[in-house]
Amino acid sequence: MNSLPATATEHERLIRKLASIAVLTAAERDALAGLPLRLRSIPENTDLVHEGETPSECCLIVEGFVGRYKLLGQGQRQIMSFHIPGDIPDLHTLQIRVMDHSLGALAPCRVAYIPHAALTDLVRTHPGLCTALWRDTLVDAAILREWLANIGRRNAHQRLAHLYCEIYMRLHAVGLAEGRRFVFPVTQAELGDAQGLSTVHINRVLQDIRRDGLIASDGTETVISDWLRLQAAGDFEPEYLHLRPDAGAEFHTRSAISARVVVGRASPTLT
Amino acid sequence: MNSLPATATEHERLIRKLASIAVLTAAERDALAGLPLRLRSIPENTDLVHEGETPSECCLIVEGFVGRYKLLGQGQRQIMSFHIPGDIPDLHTLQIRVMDHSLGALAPCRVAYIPHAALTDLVRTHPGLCTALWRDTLVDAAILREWLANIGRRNAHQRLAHLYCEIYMRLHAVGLAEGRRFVFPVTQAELGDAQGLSTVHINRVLQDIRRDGLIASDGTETVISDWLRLQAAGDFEPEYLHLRPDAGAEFHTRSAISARVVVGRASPTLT
DNA sequence: CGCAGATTTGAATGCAATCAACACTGGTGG
DNA sequence: CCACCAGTGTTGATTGCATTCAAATCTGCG
Repeated sequence: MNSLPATATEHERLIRKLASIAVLTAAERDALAGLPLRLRSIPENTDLVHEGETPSECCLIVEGFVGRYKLLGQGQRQIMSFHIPGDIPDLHTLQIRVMDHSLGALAPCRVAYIPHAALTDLVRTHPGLCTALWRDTLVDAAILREWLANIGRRNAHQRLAHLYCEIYMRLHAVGLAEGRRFVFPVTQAELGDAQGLSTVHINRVLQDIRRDGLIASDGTETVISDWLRLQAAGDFEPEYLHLRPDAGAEFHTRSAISARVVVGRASPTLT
Repeated sequence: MNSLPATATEHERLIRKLASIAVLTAAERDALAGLPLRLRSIPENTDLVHEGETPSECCLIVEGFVGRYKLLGQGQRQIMSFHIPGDIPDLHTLQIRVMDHSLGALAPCRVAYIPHAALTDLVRTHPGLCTALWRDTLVDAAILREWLANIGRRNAHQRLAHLYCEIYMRLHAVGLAEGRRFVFPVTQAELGDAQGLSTVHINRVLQDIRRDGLIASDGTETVISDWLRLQAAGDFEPEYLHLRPDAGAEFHTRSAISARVVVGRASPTLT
């Protein structure tokens, strides 16, 4: 149940994601599984949607990595969130038609487009899914708040450590991180635009963090070498992700939650 | 219609706010006007709700000023948003039970508590209000994104100019700013915690902005002396507030001309 | 008046940006 | 097959915006 490797279907990705933050009934899962999807492959560094548009579909990320960003007056870029498979980063267009930011593929992506009409039907016929989708946009906002605190009040080392904790936990919650390993295909320039730091400084701080033995990187994959120290370094407390206990309980270090049975065993070969 | 002075009732405040971002039918206004409210006065510097709680009511701000904040590990505070009369800053507790941040009164407030049960009834019987409330939380998130860009990529002068533009437009949209005057009862220390800057630096930058003739302050009220130059100084474009045209159309000056058609991506080095 | 909170000013320090090269990688085309 | 190129990562030197520390007003208020 915990491992849902790259073979998952598009609908499974979405269901898995929503199940990580809300309780879904069997009927609701079925309804989600019946959503009409239009699949597309998106090359790296191209926009899924951009600022000013009024899309009539939402993008479900099936594979890859997406960044939400704004371009500011002086040509600077601020990346405001990272999005992973299972996310619908423009779900808000159901209620706010015009995009006030852009969504770009940070890595080659497979995206499933869902017509707005299908989603509005869904929430009308399934109030529980209305709740779940609303909740999804609220978790998105909660993550945004944590990023704001991160950028506003933490130094570069803390920011990066915190970001790696978050990305790991989110990937883990949808079955995309096994054994504290995961792929995080984001360049240092993009990390800088996400953290409000320069590329050069990202590079130096990342070296520090690697040298301290908190994370390591073997080519395409990132490994968290010392989860507890990384959490401490990033002042990271995962409550803001609002994950359901069975998706994240093992990480709630502060609030004492009973140990859970680990289903997915440590597989020597990953992915 | 545009002026709704301090005499407005609690329900009118809420209706006025929602009408500034969504279309409300007569029936929906009536339903809102029938909401049960429990009124309370909150002294300055006390919390309405705080992190970790699971409230069973939402707070409608009727009068005063509220800040949403988190306390970080090293005793620092990050204020993540300001809230004004008409706002329901903890509306998200309808869907996410546990607060991941606190709400504090930055000025003496009058607050109307609305039971969750009344709100869930409301959205069940009035789908249009479900849409409006969902949309309200999404506008909240859009403002958060702009704050993130503000703190991440703008310098202190731009940040403060931008903030003053936003506060003015939001107050104006609910009838609380006449003639570019408004009360903004926030200390420089609080501004610093909101902008990720030190109190001392806020003080110096505010002096600059006043000296440049962008804003002025006569005791309790703030006046925007030069709206166009303040907008320019803050790189401010109001689309992200998602105000309905009759609430904010007069301000869409710059962006109406320079349509934001951004093709391609920001190259981090475009010298 | 006396006090606490808020604002203001000065001086020294520091974190991160900027500027400028250089190394490394994978992909492209001659 | 190799030269070339663009994107990415790395390093050094310098600059600057903002912080920190400290203390002096200013303000409202009991």
